[in-house]
Parts: sequence; structure tokens; C-alpha cells
Amino acid sequence: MSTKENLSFRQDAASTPPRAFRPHDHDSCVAGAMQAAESLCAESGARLTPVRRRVLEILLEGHRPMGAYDVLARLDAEGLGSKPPVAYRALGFLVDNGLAHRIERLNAFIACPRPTDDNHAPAFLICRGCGSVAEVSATLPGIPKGFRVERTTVEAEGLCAACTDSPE
Amino acid sequence: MSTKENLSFRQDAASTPPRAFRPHDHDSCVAGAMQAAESLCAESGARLTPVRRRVLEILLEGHRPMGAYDVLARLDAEGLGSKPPVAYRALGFLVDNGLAHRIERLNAFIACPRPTDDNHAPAFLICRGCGSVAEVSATLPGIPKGFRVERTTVEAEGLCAACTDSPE
DNA sequence: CTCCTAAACGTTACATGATAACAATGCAAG
DNA sequence: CTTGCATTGTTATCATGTAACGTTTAGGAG
Repeated sequence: MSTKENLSFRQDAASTPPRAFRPHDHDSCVAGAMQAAESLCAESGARLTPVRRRVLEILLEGHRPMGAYDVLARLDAEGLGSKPPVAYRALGFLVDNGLAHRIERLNAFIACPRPTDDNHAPAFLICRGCGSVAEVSATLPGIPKGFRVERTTVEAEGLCAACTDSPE
Repeated sequence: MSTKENLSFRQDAASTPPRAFRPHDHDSCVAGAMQAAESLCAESGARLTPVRRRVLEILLEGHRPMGAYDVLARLDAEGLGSKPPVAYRALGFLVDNGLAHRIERLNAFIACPRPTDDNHAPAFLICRGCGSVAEVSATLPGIPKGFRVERTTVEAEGLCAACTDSPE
């Protein structure tokens, strides 16, 4: 069973906000995600090369999406690459391997906080106040008979609890 | 109550494919949508100017999304405008007034087939075979307590019934 | 260990998508 | 009429994304 936040679009609303919207031990958050990424790659044979690892680390710095060119700027500053394909290829690898996701509304990318969990239908809660994005599990009920779903994009934009309370 | 296709993500899978995936009387389909658009604009005071009306007609030609530059090419051919802002402004108007929707996955726009229906949470079924897109109603259950949803993006890519049967 | 191949990387050039800013025009209310 | 605001026209530029091609490198086959 998935342990991701213990949240699901199918069950009743959870009582606790997702971790991305709460203060938490982010260092262990990052460490866990990197560890999971290493394991997954080791298991699948995917190669987590220096640029790819670094891009994942950069994405993991915050629970908020980054544009490909933002990532590229970071890589450039660190001497790891300066041309768009460098960033897009690394991001593509991470997305293909479930280590990151693309947020369509924002044309941006975010690290997957729990890549080992079953992750076939992620949904994203985008707070327009603080810019944080939380990943939760989604299952779309009631797809019309005969339509075979292969991929889903589920994104909700709004205000997280903290930003609702203090609308600065 | 919404009459849109009588489909909902909340109820059991409907037995009939959405109209966009079936042969149908498209002329009356278009006429109905234009009529509804006129009424809505008359009621709200929004001005359905020639360019805006024409863009809506162009989008209504098929149940498939068009890129802003595709629309612009059509406008240009008809002498209605040749610069990107012309297309983007008309599309923006249509989206703001619920007469069209943006498909985020595709960076494209599609006419709303039933703009008078309640339309607060549309979901889109995108067939990668024929390129058609059907709009159905979606309600996301189980949003975590405290997150206030303002807008949703729900898109499912896959194969419609017809394309599943004949995978050319 | 050496060779071979497939994957990864670096770079150029370009394609596609979107908007800021400002001037000119139209239109409707007072 | 005239004033004010929405709409349109245009320029210029920014943002996002990818095709294509040659080079390098890692890792397995022999």
C-alpha cells in the first residue's frame, strides 16, 4: 500500500495538511528521496549520473516547481552545463523514471518526494500563495466506458491552509 | 442540473461514449454552441466581437484542440489579424467567459460544446489516436482539509473506444 | 584487458508558445 | 459632443522546448 501522505482523492478528506504545506524536517525529507532514487535506479539499471543527480537535488531543495531554465541556470553556475538540452534531458530522465513530475499548468518540474511509492496517478495541489506544491494520490472514478486512460494530469490550484489563514 | 453528456466522474461509467468520439450532427452541435455563446454574452454584457466570434467558430469546427498559432493562421488567411496578440486576446476572452478551454497538456484550446451548462470543473478526455477531446464533468473528491481549491486541471490521455477498436 | 556498442553528453540552430508595452480606434454613457 | 474605457493593431521580445549531429564514456562481450 502507498504510504504517500496517507492521502487519497478517494477517501474522505484527510485531517492533516500534506507535508509540503507544513514545517518539517526537510533535510531528512531530501535524504529519503535521494536514497529512494538511488535504490530505484540501482534496481532498474537506470544510471543516476552526476548531472541527473544534481538536478534531482536542486529540485528537492524546495517543495515547489522549477522551470527548466531555472534548473539550467543552476547547472550553468556550477559548471555542469549551459545549453537547454542538458537540463531537458536530465529532467526527462527524472520524469521517465518517476523521480520527478511535470506540472503542466506551470510548465515546470517538481521532485517526487516518495518515488518508491506506487505512483501511477499523482495529483498536485498548487498553492498560489506560497508556491508550494503537494503531491497526493488520485484515482479518477467514472471514466466513460470504452475510453482507455493511459496517463492523467490532475492539478488543483488554490490556497493551502497556512496561506488561507494569513493572506499576506 | 448539468446536461453535459450526462457523464460525470462521480457516477458509474456511462454506457455511451461522449459525443465528441461519436458520429453526430455536427452542424447542430456548432449551431447550439454559437447560440449559447450569444445568449451568455448578451446576458453578461460581454462583447462577442467579430474576431472573437470567428475564433469560436474556428474552434468549433472540430472536437479537437488548436494551438494559438493555428488559429492565428486562419485569422490571417481571412484578413482578421496576423499578430500573436490578436489570437491570444480572442482566446483569452473565450476562456475567461467559459466559451472555450485551455488544454494544458497540449498548449492548445478547444471550444466548450455546452457553455451554458454548469462548468466549474471540466475534465478532458484526450484521444491520442484521433486527436479528439471530449469534455466531461469532474468533481475531485477528497481534497485534504484546509486546501481551498480555486481551479482544477483534469486531463486524461488515452484511446477512445473507436480508436481502441481500430488501432491503425 | 581490449574492443565494441549503446547511452550519455555537448553544441548549434531552430521551432513553438506567449506577453509587455504603447499607439490608434471604436463605442457607449453622461 | 466628449470623455472614458474596452478593443484592436503593431513592434519587439521573452519563454519554453526540440531536432540533429558529432563526441565522449561507461560497461559488457570476447
